[in-house]
Amino acid sequence: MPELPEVEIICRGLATKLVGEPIVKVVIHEANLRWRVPEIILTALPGTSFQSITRRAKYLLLATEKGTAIVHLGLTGRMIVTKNLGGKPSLHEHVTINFKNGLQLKFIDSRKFGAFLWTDEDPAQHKLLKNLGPEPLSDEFDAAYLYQKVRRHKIAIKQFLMVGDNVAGIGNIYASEVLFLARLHPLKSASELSLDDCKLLVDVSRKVLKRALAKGGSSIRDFAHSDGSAGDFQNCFHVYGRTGLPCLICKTPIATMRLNQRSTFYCPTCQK
DNA sequence: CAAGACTCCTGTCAGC
DNA sequence: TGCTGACAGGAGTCTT
Repeated sequence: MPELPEVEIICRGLATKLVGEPIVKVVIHEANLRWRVPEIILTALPGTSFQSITRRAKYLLLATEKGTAIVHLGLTGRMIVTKNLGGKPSLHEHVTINFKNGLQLKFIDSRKFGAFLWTDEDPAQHKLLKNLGPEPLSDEFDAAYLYQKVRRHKIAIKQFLMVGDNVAGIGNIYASEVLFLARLHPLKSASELSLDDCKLLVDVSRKVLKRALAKGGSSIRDFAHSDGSAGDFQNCFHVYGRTGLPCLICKTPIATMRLNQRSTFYCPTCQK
């Protein structure tokens, strides 16, 4: 399931292939997603092109001079660029954007947790985006920021990391990974973190996300690059999905628990 | 206001 | 072999 590194990789792939390419036709095959796909894209997009394709948290922003498509991949969403060979749309293909050069962009989402929205205003002011916390790879996300933020929250640090208002783009997988590397127990109350803990969390978050980016993201279940290929970071997990396997540091079997309906992986010895 | 529960959905897999 | 049910999970929204 795509988290920040995966969305960033898709974003870069799309930007390389599609920015500046004239759009000729848009088809909505199945408007039912988390919210209905707005019909305005049928008329707003043709005749324009994407001026930029960027990312904010796990949202993709495809900007034209008329407005911006805001796309969230949810759990199973894919953005695939292929040659237009005609024929029937793929299974669970929701939106197809056809370009003058013969390429197509397909938004495919089997579980329909994703979203394909439109705004003709500043996307940063969109209600889904305006309250998001800093990007974890930006300078804004530092120990001082994190420390003043955690002090106000008593929830478990893992849950805290997964709330986009606190820090953008960290999901279930990377939350477990980051906490393992920071040696912090997932149930530890956010408000109990010291400034040093925060500094460490910032450092390891950056490190994990950068390594995942370098490895092409994590392909488990549904993630694929914009050309359909897979990432490699799933082979580098320290704890995620490793229940019962020995901790890479101390050999204690990795434990699992449910936290806020999410599977959570940790080393009972290393993480305090 | 904070925090927890609930909700959307379908593919996959374990168990019988 | 085929059915059933549990599980996967981002994040908005509703409830406490």
